[in-house]
Amino acid sequence: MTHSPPPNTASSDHEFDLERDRALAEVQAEFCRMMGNPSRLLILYALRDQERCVSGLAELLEAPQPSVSQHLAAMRKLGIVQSRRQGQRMFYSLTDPNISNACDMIRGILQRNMLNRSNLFSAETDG
Amino acid sequence: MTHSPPPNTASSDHEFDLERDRALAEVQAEFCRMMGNPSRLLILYALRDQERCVSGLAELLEAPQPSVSQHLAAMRKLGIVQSRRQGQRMFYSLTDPNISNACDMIRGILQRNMLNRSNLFSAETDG
DNA sequence: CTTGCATATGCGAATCTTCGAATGTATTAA
DNA sequence: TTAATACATTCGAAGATTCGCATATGCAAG
Repeated sequence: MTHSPPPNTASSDHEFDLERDRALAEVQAEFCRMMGNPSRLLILYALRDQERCVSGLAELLEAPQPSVSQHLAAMRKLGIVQSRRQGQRMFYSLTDPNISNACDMIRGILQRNMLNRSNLFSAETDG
Repeated sequence: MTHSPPPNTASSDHEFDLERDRALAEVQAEFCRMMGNPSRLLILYALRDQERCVSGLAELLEAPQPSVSQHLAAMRKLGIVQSRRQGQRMFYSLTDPNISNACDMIRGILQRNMLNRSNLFSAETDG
């Protein structure tokens, strides 16, 4: 506990370090962009606790099948979902339940904040 | 466990309900799009445990001031950050620490998954 | 008033995203 | 083989985003 801290390049774990953070920010931005689409979020919600086939998702989201398929392909490319073929059907599921949890967490925050204000958060320091 | 399930409109809290989920997905997508930019994520990281002024952020991110200011304005508009003037300087801070936590959570997941694979997650069901 | 510093805003071009329509591919059944 | 079903892919146009640059505004000190 009393061992000396890293000498000069302070990168404890919670300090800002441009070099280190840039790469990760890039990846996270890519993930966020992927989730920055309502349809893809709905897919995420829909797959939260069960796998579903493409046509099932299309029906659930009331969206055209090619559209759903496109979104799934994009999410699959990033490894957010995985697929499994059963006969003619492709069943998709989430790769990592933690993702779902993290997104639920954000969702919860936004939901709570939405009740209070017209905007996302408590916005605006002042007028 | 044997009480009857909700009659027709099943909206427990973890079930998919298009009507209910669409609005929230819209808001969450907007938030994700906002965070779908590396510079803005870096700003988020930088503000995690301290407020900073615009020029301070610009220097930290090695980015031009107008760019940082633009990003901050956008984030402010969504209520992700708030500002406080002190003399000539504008100090920005996070509105809601929960946001930071949630983003850290995602960041952690991605970081862990990045170590294992070339892509974000364990991707690809099969070849 | 002016000067200087800190921040904000407007604009435009390059780039990326989205979404529908059409088409292609894989699987099953006959 | 053909036909039907389920899914994937391609393409293009409309729209959104990004980023630099120039400039405007706001504040402090003369």
